Amino acid sequence: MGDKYDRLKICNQLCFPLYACSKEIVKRYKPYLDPIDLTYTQYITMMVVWEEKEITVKALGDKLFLDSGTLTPVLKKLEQKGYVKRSRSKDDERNLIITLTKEGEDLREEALSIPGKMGKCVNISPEENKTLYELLYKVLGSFEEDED
Amino acid sequence: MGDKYDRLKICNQLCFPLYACSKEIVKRYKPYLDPIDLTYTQYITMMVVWEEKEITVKALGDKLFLDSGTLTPVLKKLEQKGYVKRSRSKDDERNLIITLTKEGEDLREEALSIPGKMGKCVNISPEENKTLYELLYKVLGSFEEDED
DNA sequence: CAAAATTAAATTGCGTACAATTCAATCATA
DNA sequence: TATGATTGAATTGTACGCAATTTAATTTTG
Repeated sequence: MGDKYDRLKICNQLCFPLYACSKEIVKRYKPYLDPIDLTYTQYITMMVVWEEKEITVKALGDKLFLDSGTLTPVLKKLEQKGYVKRSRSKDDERNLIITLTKEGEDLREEALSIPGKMGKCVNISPEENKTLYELLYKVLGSFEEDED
Repeated sequence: MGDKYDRLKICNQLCFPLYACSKEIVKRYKPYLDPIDLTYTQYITMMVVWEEKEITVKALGDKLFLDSGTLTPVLKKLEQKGYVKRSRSKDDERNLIITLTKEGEDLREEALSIPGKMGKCVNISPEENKTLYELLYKVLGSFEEDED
């Protein structure tokens, strides 16, 4: 009953629900991120800075799967808002070190309620959540393997 | 061993691997889409047009989870390349009808090999693929429910 | 040690995404 | 049936996201 074009149907793609789901979830962060004046990209960047306190743009990019073309303007914006400091490494002037400021530290408290609120917004069971999480990391992992 | 900030860790988010995975897969389409001069957004748009032959921008947006702000320039580009025609509906002048052209039809043949090539690039088993697919649509479905 | 290669950020240019607004067409209803 | 509400696209403005290039610092090697 299927013709040769079936595999080109949108409903037969894995990438499409991934793409759509990602966008829809990011969109749903907005109401929770607006009050603390962060975009989604700025939020995940702050998440890493909150954990590391100090990190290079390179390391940040590796963790977030983002390059300097994306990160440079994001980090300049975060510096402008006072949440991070940008300074060259003394060891190697090529490296830009991102440091968490006091204001950035304070913002962490305000962000603390966001994961819980978002969790409620994704209507799947804890087991399904875990399965989804693991499969996504499996795919991501398989990508990192075949990078020369 | 965990502190109150654990839930703000990037590794404890479901959204992050979703966001990263989506971007990485889209990036991996590029080598296959470049030869037929389509971007990923143009490709998924063409997928729907190939299936429907004729569809309004509204319906296209509902299927792709994209609004007119994104679709208008994409469709103008596809028209410019000769793959679709844009014309107002006679029934209701508010509706813009997207129609597949002969060139667009021909492009379908060239795109036929892409899903197979991409499939090989995602290193998970068919069962895992199915599970992932279903979970993603479950999340997407739960989003559509709570839209007023 | 000097030239060549590599590396990390920044820059440039293009194409999304999406919120918010505008505009024109159609619909609902008083 | 006039008019207020709704609808579908387009427009505007902001923020990514990434390929490709540039620049400066460091490392490799001849």
